[in-house]
Amino acid sequence: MLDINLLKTLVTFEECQTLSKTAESLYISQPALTKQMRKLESDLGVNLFIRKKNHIELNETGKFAAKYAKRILSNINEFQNNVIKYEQSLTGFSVAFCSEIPEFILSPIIDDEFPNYRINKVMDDDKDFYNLLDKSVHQLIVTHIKPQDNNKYYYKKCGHETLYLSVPKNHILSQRIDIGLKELEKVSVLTYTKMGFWNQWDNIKFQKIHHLIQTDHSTYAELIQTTSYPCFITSYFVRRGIQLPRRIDIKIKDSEFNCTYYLVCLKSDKEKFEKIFNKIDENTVS
Amino acid sequence: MLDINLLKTLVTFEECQTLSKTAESLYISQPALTKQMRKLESDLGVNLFIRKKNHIELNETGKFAAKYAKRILSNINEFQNNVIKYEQSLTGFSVAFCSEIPEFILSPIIDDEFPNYRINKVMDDDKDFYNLLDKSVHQLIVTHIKPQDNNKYYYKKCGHETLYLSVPKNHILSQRIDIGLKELEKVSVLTYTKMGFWNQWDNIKFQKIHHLIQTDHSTYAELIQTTSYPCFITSYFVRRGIQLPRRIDIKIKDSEFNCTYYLVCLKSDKEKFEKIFNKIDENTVS
DNA sequence: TAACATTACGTTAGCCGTAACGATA
DNA sequence: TATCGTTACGGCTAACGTAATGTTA
Repeated sequence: MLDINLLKTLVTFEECQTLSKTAESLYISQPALTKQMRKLESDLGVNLFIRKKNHIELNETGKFAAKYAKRILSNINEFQNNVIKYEQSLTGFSVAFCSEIPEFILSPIIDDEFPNYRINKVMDDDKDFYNLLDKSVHQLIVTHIKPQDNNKYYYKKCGHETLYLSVPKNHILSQRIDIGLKELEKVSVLTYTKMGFWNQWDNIKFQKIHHLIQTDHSTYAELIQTTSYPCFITSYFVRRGIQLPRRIDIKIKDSEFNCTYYLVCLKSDKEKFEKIFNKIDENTVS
Repeated sequence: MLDINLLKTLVTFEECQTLSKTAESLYISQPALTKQMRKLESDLGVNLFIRKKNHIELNETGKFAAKYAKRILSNINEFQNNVIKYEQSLTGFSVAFCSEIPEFILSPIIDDEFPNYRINKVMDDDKDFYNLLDKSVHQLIVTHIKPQDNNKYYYKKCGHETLYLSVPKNHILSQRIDIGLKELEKVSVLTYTKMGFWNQWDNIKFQKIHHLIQTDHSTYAELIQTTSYPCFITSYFVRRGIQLPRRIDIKIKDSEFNCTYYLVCLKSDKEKFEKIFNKIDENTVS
């Protein structure tokens, strides 16, 4: 059976052009290389080189074989990686959430169904979630972006959520029932960074707000208590009557902040995750 | 670098189910196998087997790897075959002709353009020519069937030819200028076997002729001289005024026997054969 | 006890490196 | 004469086979 090392050597030779440079690059001696290349030729039953007394170069067949060998090597590399990936997929998987509440609600459901699995959880903006799903970085995503390709993905609605603005009772906006984001232009708002997709930095209306950015959660919480700056809160808390002390919640009218959540996996993983899909419905996260 | 032999062993084990049968199949000892499989696992960094005291079987990852390995092995096999094919394609190629006259006329043109090549020439019915072109059995074909897929093939008209029936001057049909094949039902005709596609055995009108089949050319030629059976001849001879002695040529009207020839190669070989295509036109064979 | 996998150990084939040689620019 | 490829040869690693051991149906 053909020795893959010889293919590797052939590919390296194509890059290095001379045996001595190839030998240096592969950390072996020139005589070893001479013999490797002769062996490859005899194994394949084909001449690959044009040999002169102190010069050697690939002939047409050699060039063809070198390019082809490169593909073969990358196939073998893929094989190794995919076997490892497959093995890991049997004992664990990765889930990405687009915001806090879906993570808070769905996380224990997933844990319950896969008690012996290593489950990696990530909370992030969901712009790239489908890409990351395709690349097997995550096997399960919770996103507010509806899947486009029904042949590729399996999904189910798993809830909805609306953004509210929380203002002190004596704030100028406190009489309002709802508000458009446009009206918040230049208004100072305490904005916590770890809000997943809610932080829509590419939304111009959102950009025009004067964000007082908070990266530390305890600082953020304290500022909400001690200042009268508005902050964001979602329907999850409103629906449960959980209000920040001395504050009123005003619904944000813009549709971008009134979203439906989808639990999505690749169709090929449908059976694997079916028990999770069976446990949820469109009101699970709400 | 991963040893391909170990993949071969893995695939064989999947087929044989036990190490002892695998060992027998591969002509090596069981202990060697045990070690090979352990090495494969350590090379990949993954467990592939469920081991009990006197039993071993593939786990999920092992099954996945075995199927994947099969593909890798066939890739490597293809690699070897294709390198050899490529090498051969550099020093020679194979041409198939659908009948005698195209071979007679085009053959020297091809020889002239590729003086240092091994050129294999075949004359045959052209039913399968496109298939044989796809499979690289031939690199160039001359056929009367126009190529369908213009993205795949490169071609040029290279001539046309019509079939005639040659009858003695005193024959009952000798006053006719042309004739339909239907009228030859049950007529006895001397038919030489090596006429390429002209022998249309799947054509019912052709089948109904009473063929006096001739496999040997000199016998065929003698019978034409000494008997008054009609025989077939083509426009090539008629056009040149070459007549069989004491015979008259009658044109066959059916369109199946009035054909255009095409010289065809794969589009990927276009450059290689371009000089031949430049030497011919639609009247070269006629 | 027959069939199977594994462990232990001595043997050997094959590949590598060092050294020496030959050709070229 | 410096660089490059090839040949010759001795040493070592890695994989094999034989023999022995342990387990199960």
